[in-house]
Amino acid sequence: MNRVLITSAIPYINGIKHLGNLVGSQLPADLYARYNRGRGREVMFICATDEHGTPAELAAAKAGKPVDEFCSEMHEVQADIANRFRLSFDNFGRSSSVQNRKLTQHFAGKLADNGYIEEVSEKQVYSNADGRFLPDRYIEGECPNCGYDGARGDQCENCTKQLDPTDLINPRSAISGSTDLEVRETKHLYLRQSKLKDALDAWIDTKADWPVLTTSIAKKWLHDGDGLQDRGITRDLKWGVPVKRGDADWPGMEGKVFYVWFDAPIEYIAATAELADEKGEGSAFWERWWRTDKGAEDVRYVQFMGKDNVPFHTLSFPATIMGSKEPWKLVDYIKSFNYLNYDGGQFSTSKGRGIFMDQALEILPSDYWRWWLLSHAPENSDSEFTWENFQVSVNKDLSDVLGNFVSRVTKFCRSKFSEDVPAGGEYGEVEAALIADITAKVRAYESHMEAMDVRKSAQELRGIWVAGNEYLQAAAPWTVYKTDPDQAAAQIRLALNLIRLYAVLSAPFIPDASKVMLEAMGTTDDSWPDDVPAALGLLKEGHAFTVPENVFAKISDEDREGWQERFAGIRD
RNA sequence: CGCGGGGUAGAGCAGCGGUAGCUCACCAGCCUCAUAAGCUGGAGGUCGCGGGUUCAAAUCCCGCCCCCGCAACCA
Repeated sequence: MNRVLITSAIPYINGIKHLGNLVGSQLPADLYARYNRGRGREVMFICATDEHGTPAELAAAKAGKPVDEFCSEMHEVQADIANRFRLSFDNFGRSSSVQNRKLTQHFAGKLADNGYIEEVSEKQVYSNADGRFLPDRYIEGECPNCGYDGARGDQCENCTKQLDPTDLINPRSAISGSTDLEVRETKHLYLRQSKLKDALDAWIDTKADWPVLTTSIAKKWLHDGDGLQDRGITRDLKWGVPVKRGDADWPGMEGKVFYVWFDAPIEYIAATAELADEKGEGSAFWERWWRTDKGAEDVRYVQFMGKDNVPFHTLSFPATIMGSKEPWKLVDYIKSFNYLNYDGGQFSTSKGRGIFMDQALEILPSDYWRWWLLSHAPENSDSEFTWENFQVSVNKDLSDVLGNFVSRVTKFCRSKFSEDVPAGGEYGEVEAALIADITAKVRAYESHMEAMDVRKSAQELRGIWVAGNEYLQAAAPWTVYKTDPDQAAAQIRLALNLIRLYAVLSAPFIPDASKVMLEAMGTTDDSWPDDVPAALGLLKEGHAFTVPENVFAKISDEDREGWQERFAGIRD
């Protein structure tokens, strides 16, 4: 496994994402990408903005901009924030790209050729005032069940009864409020997933190592009720990939576009192709990641996503690939996450509740957020963000355990010796014990990272930091120095090497701090410690270093209280 | 009987057949190099409730209660 393809669920374009979105896909994907690069593997890490669909059109209209312009701007905003969170995408693409348009049309054509597309006539609500068909959720009216007036066409929020838009009493457009609605006949393409049910089922059965969350959601959709249902993959919209059968027009489908959920996962492939084009490379550049007949058979493909995305990645997208009967790369492992809650409730994009990525970076550097979010990733159940927990965890782990270690070692050396790695003395039993301990812990850390056990990895890494403090306590160079300065020099030499080791191991979690630590140690050698004893002898006597200013400043009670108040309400 | 996830020390979590663990908070001690940081030890749990299987159950089975999410064209 020397080549790893990593994709993060692609964030929707209509706004800045909150920390719950971040921790469920992009951030753990970045952790894994950085780790694999650190191990010397070839990595392709792909993300993009998901730009099509009704919500994008409405958000653009609200902003008073043409939808393509709106998406371009929002893409730049999201790309900038991702960059500032140090999300190390090889490409952050756009689902509205030419490459995606072509691939999406190509897949649809192949699916049709192979008998996996069906044309279905159906009735949908059309709003004359809005000049468009309305998705169920954009129709409001009085609930026939409980009388609640704000019921939506898909479900009544008040009594939770599932509805059909035609059930509503006095229906109106949620967009304009117009009651000038009519039911119109319209023709759409359906992906015949039901024909692939057995193949999908058998495929999922081979994935015994996947998280329960992933397989249980997939199984539920496969077996619940009438089993896997066919799915409409076209819409009566303007903004999207025009429906075509490969390069050819699709009679009867004029003016329609593919449904976002059809083209969004294909963007994973397209974004890699976008990168090839940007680099002026040919198709071989991206096909070796995506075509098993063109070099991708030895690629390990891992996807990261929140639980709400699982059905599309375990069923719809694989159905698209299988149905094409072409040798596209299927996912090897799906890492899914539960939800992160905010202070007793859900983060909510639509309600503006919680902390959004841009706001987070306004108040603290990305490493603080990365550490907390990853070390509390909602892997086994939903988890919760509270300001108290955030303050305590970050202060303890980053400032006290790691930052202070760097500080005490470098400052001691500067005051007793100099800002060079001191010469003299030899490693003894205590040092041998430490090296053995660190070696075991590094191996454990690696195996947790390989397994994508995010919280366990964070715990193990913290344990490695703690081991340094334990060593200092046991060795007590400040005491040894009084009687045997050479021995103290050897101890500090080891401790300085620990700082470099910590920088390398910690980089996937806290890349900026790692960089600061490496720079302070005056080295650019960030090679992975396959040989821990050797790695701990890398900085030799006389090697110059500097004392970094507080690697992690603490979060004060005043800060925390201020933020708590600032983020208690709803974003404007 | 809709489906799934979860209910383990004050808080947040791990363990998932063999004498109940981790982090934080709390108490005591040690160190004094360091970001009032570090290290060691301690107190604290009838592992949601009730049955059952077993030499042995937090861990397997049955029933019940509670919390969260999902319930397919909203991404």
